[in-house]
Amino acid sequence: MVSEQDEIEQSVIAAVLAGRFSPGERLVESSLAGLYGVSRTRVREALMRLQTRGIVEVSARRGWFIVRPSAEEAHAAYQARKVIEIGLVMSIRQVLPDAIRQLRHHVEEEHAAIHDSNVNARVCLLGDFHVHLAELFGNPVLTKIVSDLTARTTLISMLYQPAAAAEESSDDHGSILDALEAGDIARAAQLMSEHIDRVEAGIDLSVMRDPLDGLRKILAPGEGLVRSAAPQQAAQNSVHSTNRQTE
Amino acid sequence: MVSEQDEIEQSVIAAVLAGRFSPGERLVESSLAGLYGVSRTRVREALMRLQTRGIVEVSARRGWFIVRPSAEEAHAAYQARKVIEIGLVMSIRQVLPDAIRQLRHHVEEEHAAIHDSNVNARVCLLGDFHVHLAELFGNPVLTKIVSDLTARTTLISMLYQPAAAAEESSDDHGSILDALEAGDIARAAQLMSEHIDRVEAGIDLSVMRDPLDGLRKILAPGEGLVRSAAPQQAAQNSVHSTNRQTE
DNA sequence: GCGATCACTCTTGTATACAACAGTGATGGG
DNA sequence: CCCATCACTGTTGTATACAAGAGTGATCGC
Repeated sequence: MVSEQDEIEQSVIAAVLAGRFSPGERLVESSLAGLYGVSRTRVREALMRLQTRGIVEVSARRGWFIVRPSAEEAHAAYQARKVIEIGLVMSIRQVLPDAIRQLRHHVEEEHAAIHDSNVNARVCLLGDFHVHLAELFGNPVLTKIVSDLTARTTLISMLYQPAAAAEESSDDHGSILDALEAGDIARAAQLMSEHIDRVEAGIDLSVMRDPLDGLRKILAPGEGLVRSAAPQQAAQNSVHSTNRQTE
Repeated sequence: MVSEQDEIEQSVIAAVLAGRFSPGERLVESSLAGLYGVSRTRVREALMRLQTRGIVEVSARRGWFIVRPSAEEAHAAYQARKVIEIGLVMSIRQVLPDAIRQLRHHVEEEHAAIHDSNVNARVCLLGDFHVHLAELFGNPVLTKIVSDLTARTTLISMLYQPAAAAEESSDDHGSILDALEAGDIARAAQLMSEHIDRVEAGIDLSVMRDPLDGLRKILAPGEGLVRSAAPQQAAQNSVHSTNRQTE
C-alpha cells in the first residue's frame, strides 16, 4: 500500500484530535523521527503536508508547533465551516432514510460520550458528526475539506469548550437531523448556521489569547488561583501512532 | 521574507494556470531543481505541498504529473465549488457598492480577453472572478479553498472548454452581479449554481478520457482528421518562474 | 521473424551530512 | 548588582549520496 507514506501524517492528526497534542505544542523533527523509526526527511515531509492542511506551523529554525489559532483565525475557521456546511445542506437533493438512521446512531454515541465526560472522545465525536454529514454527500473533495476544517476547529473546542456546550451541540445535531428528515432543507441550513455560531460563541477566547497556557496547566492543578477553562492535563501520553483517524 | 520557500510552488501553479503545463504533463524533480537553481529537496517539498492542494500527483518511482482529473474527479471538483460558492453567496450579509464596482471591472476585463481570443488569459480571468468574489468575504481560509478548487477546475476548462462557453460564462458573471447589486441573494445563489453547472456541462469529457492527448496535439495541427476541442499547442515555453499567481 | 529475458538508465524514495541561525546561559566589565 | 557580549547547544534548512524500482531497448533463443 502506498499510503504508508502518510502514516506519520495521519498519526499526528490522530494525536492532535485525541488531545495528546495541544495547540502551541512543539514538535521536534528528530524526536518524531526516532519515535517512528524513520529519518527526519519523511517526518519533515509529513509535517509540511500538515502545514498545508492548517494543522501545524513552522517557525524558522525554532521548531514546528501545533497551530494555536488567534482569535481572528479561529473565527475565520468557524465562519468557513459555516459557509461550506450551509452550502452543503442547501445542496442536498434527497434525504435517504438510511443516512438519517446512521447519523441518529452517531448522535446517540455523542450522548454516551458526554455522560462519560471524556473530553477528547466527546469533542472528537461532535466533529465527526459534521464529517459524516459531508461524507454522505459522496464527494471526496468536499469531505476532505470539511474534515480538515473540522479538525482545526475541533482542536480549538477541545481546549476551550466548556462541558455544558457539548450537550447543547449534540442537541443541535439532533434538531438538524429532524429538519432533514422532514425534508425542510432551508430550516436545516438555518439550524446549522446557528449551531456553528453557538459552538463558536461557546469557546473562551480569553484563555486562548494567553501564550502561557502550558505553564498555567502545570502550575495550577489546584484551581482557584489561576483561571482555567478546562484544566485537562493532556499531552502526557507519548505519540505511539494508533492510526485511528482514517477516512 | 519567509515566502521564498514557496516560490517554486507558486511558480508551478502560475505555469499551470498560464497553460504552460498541461494536465498529465510530467514534472521531473531534477529538471525543476536545475531550472530554479536549487536542490531536489526543495523542489520535492514544493511538489508535495502541491499534491496536498490537488494540483499534482505522484506515481511511485515514475514521476510527478500535473493532475489529469478523471470524469468523476472533474465532476467532484465542480460540485464542490458549487456547494461552497452557493454557501458563500447565501452568507453574504451586505453588498458593498465598491465591491460590485470592482467585480464589474473584472467582468469587463473578461470580455476584453475573450475578444482577444487568448485562451489562457481568458480562462484564468474567468476563474479569478470566483476567487475575487470569495476574497471580498474577507476570510483567508475560504479564499484559499476557493482559490485551490478554482485552480483545479480552471486546469480542466483550459483544455476542454470551447471558446463559445467562455462568453456565456462571462455573461453569467454579469447576471450574478446584477442579482447581488439588487440585494437578491437567493437569486444570486441560484444563478451561481446554474452557472457552475453550465461550465461543467460545457467541457468535453470525451477528450479527457483519452490518455493520448499529448500525441494528438502533436499529430493534428491541421484539424479535421483528429477531433480536438482546443488544439492550443501549449507547454512549449519553458518554466522560468514569473511569479504571477499571487494572492 | 518473433517473443522473452536481461541489463541499463532514469527517476523517485530515503537517509545522512553539513550549514545557518535562534535561543540560552556563562562570563566579564562597569 | 546589572547589563552587554560571547560561546555553545539545539533545531531547522538545504544539499548530497545512495538504494530501489519502473520502463526501455538490446540481445538471445526458438
